[in-house]
Amino acid sequence: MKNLPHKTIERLSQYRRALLLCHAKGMTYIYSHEIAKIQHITAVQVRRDIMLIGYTGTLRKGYNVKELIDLIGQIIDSKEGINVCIVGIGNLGRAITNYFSGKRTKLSIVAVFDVDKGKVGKKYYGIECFDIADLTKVIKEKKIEIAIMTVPGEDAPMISDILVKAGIIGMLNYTPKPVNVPKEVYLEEYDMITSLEKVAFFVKTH
Amino acid sequence: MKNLPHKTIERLSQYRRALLLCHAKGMTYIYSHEIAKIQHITAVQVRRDIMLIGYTGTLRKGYNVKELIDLIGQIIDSKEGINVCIVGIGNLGRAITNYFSGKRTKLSIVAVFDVDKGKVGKKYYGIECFDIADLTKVIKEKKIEIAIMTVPGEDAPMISDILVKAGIIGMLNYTPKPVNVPKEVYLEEYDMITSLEKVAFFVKTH
DNA sequence: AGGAAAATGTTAATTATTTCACAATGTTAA
DNA sequence: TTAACATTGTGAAATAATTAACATTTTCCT
Ligand SMILES: NC(=O)c1ccc[n+]([C@@H]2O[C@H](COP(=O)([O-])OP(=O)(O)OC[C@H]3O[C@@H](n4cnc5c(N)ncnc54)[C@H](O)[C@@H]3O)[C@@H](O)[C@H]2O)c1
Ligand SMILES: NC(=O)c1ccc[n+]([C@@H]2O[C@H](COP(=O)([O-])OP(=O)(O)OC[C@H]3O[C@@H](n4cnc5c(N)ncnc54)[C@H](O)[C@@H]3O)[C@@H](O)[C@H]2O)c1
Repeated sequence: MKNLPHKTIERLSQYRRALLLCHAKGMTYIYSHEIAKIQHITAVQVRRDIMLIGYTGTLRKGYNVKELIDLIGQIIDSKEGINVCIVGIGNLGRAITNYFSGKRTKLSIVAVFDVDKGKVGKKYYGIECFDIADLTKVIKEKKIEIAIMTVPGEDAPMISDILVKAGIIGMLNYTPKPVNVPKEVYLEEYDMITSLEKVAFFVKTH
Repeated sequence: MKNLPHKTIERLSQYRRALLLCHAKGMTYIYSHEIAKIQHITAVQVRRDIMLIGYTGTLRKGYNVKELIDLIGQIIDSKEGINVCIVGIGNLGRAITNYFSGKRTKLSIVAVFDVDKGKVGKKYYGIECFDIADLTKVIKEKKIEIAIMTVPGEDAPMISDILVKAGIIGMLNYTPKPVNVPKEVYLEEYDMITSLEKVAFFVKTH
């Protein structure tokens, strides 16, 4: 069970998001091809992923929405919950903080950091903004394990080093500057320009 | 050449971003292992990608930075340039607009749209904000081919349909609501929660 | 001049991921 | 009751992506 494919993990997260919406709408069962339609993938892929996590649907009725949501939670959430921080509360940092606020109970943003004295002490979507100078202290106090970097690119490597020293074990880097972390730290980087250039490329080639 | 792997296209975009920084710093040559280090991948992977686009480096000197930048441009940029719009100029829309402004010459954001009358008519990072009611008209007038959606999730399907009808051929959906487009339209969706949950999962399993 | 070192380019092997194909089985309707 | 149908679950095949292995070439050192 530990060696679920990376792609499967990503899709499980997406399935859950879709399932939560279905659940809110009062659906109790869902077919693999319905999930597939929402995610723009094939029904076989959905069934394979669900098979991999050991869940079994009902023939001709499909999957129980609530049960599947809970099982995905057992697989991808950590039991105790994980504390997350945002570093750099500009446009992007605020978009993310707002997007997360009150969403996942197992992943909570518990602090945001900024260098701007005008922002320090204020609250953003209910989360207190701390001085970047107190990064290490606050990370330790609040037991923060994952950091999301949304500072200007030129500051990213320096901040990344501080985060690693402070004991972060996972990092999501949204700055355009790739950073280096020791191999114990799980790093994910994402760049919208890459996505857009990919769209542009495949648009060209039909 | 047309059938470059999807992953290679993504990496080429990233290589170019890194190479542009190197070029700005005055580097004229770069080794595959140096590019690899920046992107956290292997040198073989870099050489393979470069081989696929038909470029050849110099033994013991590596790749000519400028030439490689230009060649990647020839591969992934469209010759004429592509016009892009942002729909929904909230925190995320502004972050993206700012990030793109003045970056790529071949992909230009030429309009942003919003429903908020207080925003319509204003300029954001030099780009005029139009009324969402004029979406179709402006898309046609400005020959916009790609749209980036950053509206609230519940409006995404409706806006997506309008965009498709208006003639968009590529779409980047950042709302949490998956949308359906005809197969002629190239769609890319991205969700930060998925990325964060992936980080959280792999952090757990070392 | 000759050998060691360091780099590229590429075929082949390996690994990861997706898809095919179909058995099994519950459901519906005649 | 039975046949047609729709759906899940999964082994096997196919496809996609990465990595290993190494021949080749240039540079540098002695
Ligand atoms: N990955 C992507 O797709 C993507 C998209 C948009 C923006 N970005 C990047 O994300 C980052 C943030 O973008 P934005 O639009 O929010 O920019 P912004 O300027 O609005 O916000 C940056 C924030 O970081 C703060 N800051 C600056 N230096 C700091 C430091 N040393 N420590 C802590 N805080 C500091 C600033 O005070 C500001 O609040 C930029 O690097 C931008 O290039 C990435
Ligand atoms: N994919 C991700 O990772 C990610 C991350 C953060 C936010 N989001 C999503 O991105 C979207 C925007 O986030 P945000 O923080 O910028 O929100 P926001 O509320 O700051 O901005 C939304 C903007 O859209 C405008 N708008 C509303 N309805 C509209 C309509 N019908 N037509 C045109 N414009 C309209 C609003 O006036 C506002 O300016 C939300 O759906 C949010 O959930 C996604």
